[in-house]
Amino acid sequence: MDKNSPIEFTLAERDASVTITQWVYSTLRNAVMYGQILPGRALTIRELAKELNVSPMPVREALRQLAAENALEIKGNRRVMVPNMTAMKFNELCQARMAIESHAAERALPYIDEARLKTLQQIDALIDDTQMAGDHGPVSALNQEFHRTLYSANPHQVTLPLIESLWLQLGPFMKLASAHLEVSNQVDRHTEAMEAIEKRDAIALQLAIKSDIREGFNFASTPELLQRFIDESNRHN
Amino acid sequence: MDKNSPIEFTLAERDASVTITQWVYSTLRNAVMYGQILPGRALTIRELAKELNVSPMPVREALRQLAAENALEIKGNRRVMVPNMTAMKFNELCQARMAIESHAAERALPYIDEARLKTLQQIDALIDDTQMAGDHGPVSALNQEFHRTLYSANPHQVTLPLIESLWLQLGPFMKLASAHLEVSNQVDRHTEAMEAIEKRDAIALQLAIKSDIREGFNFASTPELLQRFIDESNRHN
DNA sequence: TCGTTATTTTTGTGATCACAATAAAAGCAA
DNA sequence: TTGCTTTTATTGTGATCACAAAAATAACGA
Repeated sequence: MDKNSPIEFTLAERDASVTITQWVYSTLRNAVMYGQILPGRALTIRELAKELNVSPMPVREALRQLAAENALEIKGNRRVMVPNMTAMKFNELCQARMAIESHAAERALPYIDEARLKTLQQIDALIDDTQMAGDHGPVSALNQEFHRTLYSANPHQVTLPLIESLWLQLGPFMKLASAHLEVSNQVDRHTEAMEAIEKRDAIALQLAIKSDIREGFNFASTPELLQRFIDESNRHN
Repeated sequence: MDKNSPIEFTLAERDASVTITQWVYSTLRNAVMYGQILPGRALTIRELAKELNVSPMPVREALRQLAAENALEIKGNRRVMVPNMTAMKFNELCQARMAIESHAAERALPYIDEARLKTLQQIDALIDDTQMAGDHGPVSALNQEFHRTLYSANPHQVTLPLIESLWLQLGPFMKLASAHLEVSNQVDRHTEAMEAIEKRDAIALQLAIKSDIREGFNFASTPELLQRFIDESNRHN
């Protein structure tokens, strides 16, 4: 509940064509997504405004938008915080990801052409390289880009915003997941997915996506391990 | 793009315990959900503020929140409007509903106790009565309540906000759907769902939910019929 | 020392204003 | 009338301020 722990933002350059509110939004979004703001941390408008060198107004709007996406939680006392994780909620989020993303993949399959498949291969290669180099930071972002590229092949896509909301809620844990990817992903599910795409095999594609998601989180394979990570993230209450 | 068509809101009493922003939000949300604002209609902050007798500030926040839920669309020129529907998008929304809601139902099943089942039965009975009376207005809201009651049995539920986002996007069409319910729903899928719950049969429950959703929209069973309804809704551009 | 009350500070909310960008209207030439 | 330019009006954005509610702190009594 206190706010002793300082927040470190990766402050991007603010493009002139982008409104301040949008800039604040994406800054805060990244902070949540990559675990720079710890669950339970109380956020105040004025504090963030001061930290980001803007007036309180854009911060207000950005916070409300993130709350609407379930990235932040507005408590009864109108305080805003990053929601705490529980083992059960974590499980629900993973199950929801598997259900929705496999559906999104299936609906995208008919629209994936040569060019997009090539893009997917490039992203996957980049992930492998980055992982080899032991650089775990960008892996989680690249992994998201792989999935996003896949689903957005469908030009009438409606589930991507919902999926991104789930990613956002799992945010802090994605970071942990990517650090453990090299151990868990003996089988490259991305390759499996791309093979399924080439064969136009919807079932195989869904299976590959589900496996990829499940194995991405099997650093929490036992309830004990999971609880350890949750405690680690929720420490700041 | 013009704004000649007036907007009629059902103005609820504003409880003192609720902030103005929240009141504006739910007013606008209802207007979108029940098709009181037609797709393509341009919305301006000041116009709505005047209409609702509040300052522009709460309207700004409510609009941004609704946009984050994909109920409204912020165009490049920063204008806000209700998104237009297309046949393909409509189809994607229905498919998404079936995938996500059947998943939510499955995850809720273990948590449904006697009391909740009774509540479901009561809502279903109310739907039947209302339909008999030929009163199509509240049917769509009651139908939503049935689904919401079902999914929210799961105390760790994370998909309900996503589902509500889909409902919101289908909003104007739900109204049409409820008007055609009596014709299409020869088989009461709600009863099927409740029987599946009693038997703890997850597969049967998912099937019932999927059928319920599909049949709820089979007023658009042929592409021609669907296009007619879409044109009817998008007329105001 | 600890629990309770009173005071001070901080916070979210909502209103108002200034400004630049956009859209609408008017003016004008063909 | 039609197409283009200029002018005017409207709009979203962002800053600042007032206020009531809530939280943090101080004061006080056991």
